[in-house]
Amino acid sequence: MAQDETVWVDDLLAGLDRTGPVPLYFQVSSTLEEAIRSGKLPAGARLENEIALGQRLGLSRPTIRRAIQELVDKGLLVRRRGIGTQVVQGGQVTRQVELTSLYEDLKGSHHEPSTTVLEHDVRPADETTASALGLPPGSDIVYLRRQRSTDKVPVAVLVNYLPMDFADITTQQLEERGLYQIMRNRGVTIRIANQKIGARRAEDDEAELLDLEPGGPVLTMERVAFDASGRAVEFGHHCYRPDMYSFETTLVAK
Amino acid sequence: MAQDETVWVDDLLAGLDRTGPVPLYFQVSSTLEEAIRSGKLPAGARLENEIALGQRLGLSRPTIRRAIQELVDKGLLVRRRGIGTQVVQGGQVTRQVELTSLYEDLKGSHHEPSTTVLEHDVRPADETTASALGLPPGSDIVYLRRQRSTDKVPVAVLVNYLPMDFADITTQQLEERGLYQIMRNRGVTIRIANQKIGARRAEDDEAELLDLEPGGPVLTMERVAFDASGRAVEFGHHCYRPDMYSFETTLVAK
DNA sequence: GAGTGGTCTAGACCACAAC
DNA sequence: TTGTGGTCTAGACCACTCA
Repeated sequence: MAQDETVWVDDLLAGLDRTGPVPLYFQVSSTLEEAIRSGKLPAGARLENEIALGQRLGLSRPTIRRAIQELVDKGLLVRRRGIGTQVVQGGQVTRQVELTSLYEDLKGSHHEPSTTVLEHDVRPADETTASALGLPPGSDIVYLRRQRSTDKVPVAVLVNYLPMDFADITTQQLEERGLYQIMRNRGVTIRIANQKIGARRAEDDEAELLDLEPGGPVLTMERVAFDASGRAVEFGHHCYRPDMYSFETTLVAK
Repeated sequence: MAQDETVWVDDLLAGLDRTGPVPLYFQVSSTLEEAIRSGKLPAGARLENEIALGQRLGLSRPTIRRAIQELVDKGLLVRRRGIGTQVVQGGQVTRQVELTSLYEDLKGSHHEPSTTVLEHDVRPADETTASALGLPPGSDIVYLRRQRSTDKVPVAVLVNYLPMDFADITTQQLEERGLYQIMRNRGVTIRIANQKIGARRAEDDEAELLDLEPGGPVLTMERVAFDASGRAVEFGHHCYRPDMYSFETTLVAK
């Protein structure tokens, strides 16, 4: 077991790049993460202590600590004072709920997502929407209603409200990419999002769009997203076919 | 605006306690958090830069950085290189989904939670449960089914499976406290949990217990929780009345 | 007592944004 | 050019766990 650790630590040492733009702590943490997910570092394996690890890699202790902390936050490692650092037990290596769109989620899981734009226009915001986006009531906003499918099976009905900066997004763009990717290409990066997940009965048109029995259950998500400057750039409320989609999270106590 | 900052920064300086067990970065971050949530630091307000803040408080830059980072992770502050640190815009100061039980959630929101234990026995684990808890198939486990209400309105039906360490928990204890609190009192602290949130139709007995129409929608959560050593200490699948409960999260891009 | 992680310091250089 | 946060170093002392 100690053997395994030594092996990949040497790999890691060989792979460190001090000239490139990638932070050292990130190089260490991502190599470690790969080793854990691949099983090279099995569940329960103990890491060397932080000082020794640092010396072996030619890094300072704070840098090593930061790398380890990243993985603790992801729920892959557990640290205990006086004991050491261990790989978490069990098969509980789920990926975090990322700040990505459904489109990227589906694409990442080897499915072929497709989008049908149902509605796409400019209209005055109602009170809820204006408040969520931090705009004066009645301001114009971009309204968007899409049906998202994977492998030709409908998964979700997505309703979004966007500030007028995005009025020139075309319907074609929306059918080819995820909303967040379109935004990123325009220099807008989502930084913070508040989500609320719930359930309710499907409306009649939703049931039809999702190929569900009328009044059947749907999973719902409401989200307000903010860019780096803290400006609200998206408000949406979506509903999902519960047999096709669910939300997975890893929580780590602080 | 610069006035406000100066004022509370001085308060903070006065309040720092270097003798006690509370880390300095935590004292700083929690004071800052209080100032933001109370509105003393309004949305959009810019903080002093990290060096100046450190000098004024008599702290090193890494300590200040750590304090600020805590609030960035909570979605209360936004940092931009070359620009500075600002309080996030809008009213989006939701609290994180904490690693707490429903009981504590409800109690924290000024309601009076109550619990009815419906079933409580020891039985062999089925395959799914044994695998989730990392036990050999057929091992004995503690089975638990509870109805949770708030202000006498039913909110959830909770089904839990626990390792045999917890076989001596009494039904009375379960009706008086949350499960996590009982575990904590026995020296077991939840450190990591994997959750999956979804929706489905209510079963007939669930509909009755939750006072719902038969076949109506319920919000579901499945969770496996691990203690500090990485051992699985709880597996559960719960269902919630969607008009009484939902899950709120703040996501922060890394 | 020996070993571990938890905290803290006092510097340094860099990349990026704004003027 | 100036100011900001992002990264990194090389130490230090402490609290906790275990033998």
